[in-house]
Amino acid sequence: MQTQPLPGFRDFYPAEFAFRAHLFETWRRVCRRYGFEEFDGPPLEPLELYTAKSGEEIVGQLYNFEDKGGRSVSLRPELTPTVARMVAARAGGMKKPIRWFSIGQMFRYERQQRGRLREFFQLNCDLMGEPGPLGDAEVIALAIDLVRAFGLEADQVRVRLSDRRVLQALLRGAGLTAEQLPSAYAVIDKLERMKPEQVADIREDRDERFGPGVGARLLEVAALRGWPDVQAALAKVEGGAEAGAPFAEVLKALEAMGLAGFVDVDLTIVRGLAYYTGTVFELFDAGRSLRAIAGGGRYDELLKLLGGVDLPAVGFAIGDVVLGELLKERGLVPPAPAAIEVFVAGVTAEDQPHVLQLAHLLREAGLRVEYALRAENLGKQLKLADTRSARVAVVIGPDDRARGEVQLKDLAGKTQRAVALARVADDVKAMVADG
RNA sequence: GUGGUUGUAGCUCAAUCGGUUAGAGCGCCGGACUGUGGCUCCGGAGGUUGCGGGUUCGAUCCCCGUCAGCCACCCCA
Repeated sequence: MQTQPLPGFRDFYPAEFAFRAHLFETWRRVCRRYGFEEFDGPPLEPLELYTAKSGEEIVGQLYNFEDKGGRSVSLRPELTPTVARMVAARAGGMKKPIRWFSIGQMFRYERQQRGRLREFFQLNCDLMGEPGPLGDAEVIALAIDLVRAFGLEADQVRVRLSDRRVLQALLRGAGLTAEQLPSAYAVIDKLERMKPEQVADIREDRDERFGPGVGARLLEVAALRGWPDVQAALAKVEGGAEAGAPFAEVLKALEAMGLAGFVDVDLTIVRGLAYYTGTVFELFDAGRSLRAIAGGGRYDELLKLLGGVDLPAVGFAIGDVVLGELLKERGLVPPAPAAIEVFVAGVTAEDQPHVLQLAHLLREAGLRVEYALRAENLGKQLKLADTRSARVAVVIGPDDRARGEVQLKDLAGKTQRAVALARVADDVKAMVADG
């Protein structure tokens, strides 16, 4: 029997679980500040829910199998199809815009690497039913505040922001046909990882996918950085101003929220080739040594494709793996909370029933309590209390009992005082609340 | 799926040119310590050196395979 989990899967021992809980609790808190409601769907879905959106090739990356009823099913690799399915089923009855978030475990059958496992948790946020740019800005702001809540600021994390409508207008202006656009997106997406020779091939017309001079102009578009340069380029192409209008509104809104300092306008953010129709963004650590922390954008056609309901939508996902690595790297992991607040210790074996009674009384009062499960000398019991990071120790011995009292120890302050038995719960609560 | 690289105790690491019983720190368990914790001291448990094969008188060390981790590619919803 091996003690290791399957490749790409993780065990969460208490320390790791505490960190995971910290991520989830922070995510929930911030999402609720934006009025987003939590939901969840099944971890197992019909296989076709994914092949319909991504094609048969996706099956190679899925944990799919046939269930005992002969159905082709898959563990979920992402949440968007489930969202689309659920929203489509009840879209008519829901007030728009719909603000939903979910935290769930996803599964992808891929070779694991740093920041990429076969099992991971993802926060998925979607705003549905709003086509305007303030919806985009709302979602981008949420993504930024989600990482800010962990202590990451603009010097440590960057949003790279693009817009498919802007990119398309500029590429058409550069002489690309509608048919060449997918190839162009693929090139732009890969540009950073390409070898210099490959880039030269495109610049010097050795790439047969593009016409004479087109490759070089494509690279010029990809090299644009910052809104002023993008805006200037848009002014020179037909329909450019109209194509750039929503993007300008998004930037203006983020500026008004005071979050513009996080944003880099960068048209090389393409995000796959899939279903994005407008704004596209990714969050990265400022040093760019890790994979993307989060990614998303506007996908106005997807809900119609998957669920048959015509709703514009904008959303993103953020995973626990890359964000977790960044937080560890930056020393932003909070200490795990203590398991108990109070330790009850008895001096002699005769005190044991009183320890049990007192411990239960304190538990009834809502306190987190532990005591020694067998008779041990007091020093040893206090050592355990200390290891457990208890705030308070309650010591009860024959002399105390004779007086109807117990000793209350402040374990951090090294102070101790006698307290009447009847007052123990209240006094301990007060000490714990002082924190 | 392809290529490269690394695997020694729960964790971090050591072990001479291939040499005889694989060590240390931390952690864990017990004791010093039967009315007071963090310190200290003493003792103990814990290893198929990832696994399998080969070379050798002898392998943690060299070779092959395999599994796992890491890195790059593919992919990245």
